[in-house]
Amino acid sequence: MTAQLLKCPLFAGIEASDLAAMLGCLSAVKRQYSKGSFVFSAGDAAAFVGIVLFGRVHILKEDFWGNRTILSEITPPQLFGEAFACAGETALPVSAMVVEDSEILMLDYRRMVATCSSACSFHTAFIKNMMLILAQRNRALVEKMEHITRRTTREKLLSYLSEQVKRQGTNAIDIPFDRQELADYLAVERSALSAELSKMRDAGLLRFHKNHFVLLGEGVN
Amino acid sequence: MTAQLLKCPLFAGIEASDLAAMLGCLSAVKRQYSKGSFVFSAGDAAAFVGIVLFGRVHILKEDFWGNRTILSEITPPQLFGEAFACAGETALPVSAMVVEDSEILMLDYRRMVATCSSACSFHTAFIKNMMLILAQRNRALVEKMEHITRRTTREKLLSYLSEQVKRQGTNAIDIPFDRQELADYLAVERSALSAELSKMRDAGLLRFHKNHFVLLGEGVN
DNA sequence: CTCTTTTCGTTGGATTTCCAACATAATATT
DNA sequence: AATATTATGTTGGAAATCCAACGAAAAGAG
Repeated sequence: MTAQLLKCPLFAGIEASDLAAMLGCLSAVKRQYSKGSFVFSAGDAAAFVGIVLFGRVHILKEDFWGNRTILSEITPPQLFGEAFACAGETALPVSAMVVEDSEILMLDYRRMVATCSSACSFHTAFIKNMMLILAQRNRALVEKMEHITRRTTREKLLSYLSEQVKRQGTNAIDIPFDRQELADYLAVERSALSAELSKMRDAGLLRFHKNHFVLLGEGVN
Repeated sequence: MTAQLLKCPLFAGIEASDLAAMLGCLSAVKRQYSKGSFVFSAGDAAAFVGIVLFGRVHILKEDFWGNRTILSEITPPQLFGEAFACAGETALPVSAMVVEDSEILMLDYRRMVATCSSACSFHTAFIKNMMLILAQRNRALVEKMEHITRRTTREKLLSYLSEQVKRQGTNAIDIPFDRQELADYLAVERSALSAELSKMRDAGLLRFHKNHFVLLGEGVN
C-alpha cells in the first residue's frame, strides 16, 4: 500500500519512512467495499476524505425527479470527497457508489487541518499538498467554465484553443482530447464540433490534423 | 483596517488582538493603486494573495486574438489570486486591473503555508480558513458546472431548481437571482429563459412568481 | 495483408436557442 | 397620483445546435 499511496498527490514529497506515522496521525482506516455498496450517501455528513487504493468508485447525484447522473469516476490512487470535507458540508449533495470491489483508505478530516504536536512536522507538507489539490482543481474548473459559458461552438473552441496556445507558448499545439472527448469537455455534440472545425478551417482561422492544431493570427500563414 | 479585515472570510475566527501579529507573520503589505493600473498582469508569477480593502478590481483575460473578458469583480473585503497562489502558477493566466482607486493588502503566499514558530498558533485557524475558501469555491463551481453542461434550457432549469429544493429542504423555494441573473448564471438568454419557464408551468412541472418557485412531483398539487 | 473497429467528417431535417422588439406588470421617483 | 424605470413575459424569424445516419480514413487485430 505504501508505494501506492506515495503516488497519490496528497502524499507528494512525503518520505516513505514518515508515511506510517502520518497515517496514524490522520486516523487512517482501510476498508473493503463490495460492488454496489455505498461509501457515503447523499445527505450524510462529510467527515472524511477517501483514497481509492484498488477498485473503482462513481460519484453520483440524483435530482428532484430521481434522474441519476455520474459526476466522476475515481480510480486508484485518486481521492474523493475532499472538497466536501474541507467545506464542512453537513449534508453531502452526492453519493459515492462502489462500481468494482474496492479498497478505500479513509482519512479523518479534522485530523488533517488540526496541526498536531511538533512530532508530526510533515503535517505541513500534507496541508500544502491538500491546498495544492484544491487550488488546482479550482483552476481547472474556472478554465472549463470560461469555455463552456460561451454561447456558440465556435466561441467555445476559440476560447479553449486560445488557452492551450497560451499555456503551451506556441500557436502550434497538441491537445489531450480526441473529438468525442473535446465535445464532452465543451458540452457540445461531436458532429457539430467537427462541422464547426471544418468551417473554421475554411474561414482561415486555423489548421488541424487529429490532435494537432495551428491557430492563425493576422499575417501568420 | 482591522475591522475591515476581520470581516474577510480569510480571517474568520481570528481575535482582533492577534491580527497585528498575524499580519506581520504573513508579511502583509498595504499598497495603493490608482484607477487603470494593474496589480498583476498575465504572465507574472503568482506569489501573493490580494485583499481589496477599498476600491474595486477586475480580473480579466485576453484570448489569442486580443478579446478581453471580465472574469470577476472583486470588492471589499474579498480576496483574489488565492487559487493561483496556492496552485503555484509560474505564469498567471489572468490580469488584475484596478477599476477604482484602491487599497490592497498583499499577503505572501509562502508565509501562508509554512507553519511558523509555535508563537503563531492562529496560523492553524488561518490555514483552515484558506482551505474552507478554496473548498467552497470548488463546490460552487462544480454545482454551476452541472447545470451549465446540460444541453437545453429546460434541463438547466430543472438541474438548478432541483439543487435548490434539496438544499432548502422543501419544494417551495426562493432563489437569490432575478431572471437576468439566473439567465447569466445558467448561460442562456433571459427571454428564452422566461419562455421556457412559461412552458414548464403550462406542462405542470412547476409554479412560480418572481423569485418564488414550487416544484411539482407526482401527486403534488 | 484482410478484416474489424474506431475515429472523424459530412449532411439534412427537427429542434432549440438567439436576438430584437414590443407589451405588460411591478417598482421607484417626484 | 402621475411618471419614469426596471423586471418579466411574449412573439417571430434568423441562426445555431442537436440528432441520426452514413461514408471515408485511420488504427488495431488476426
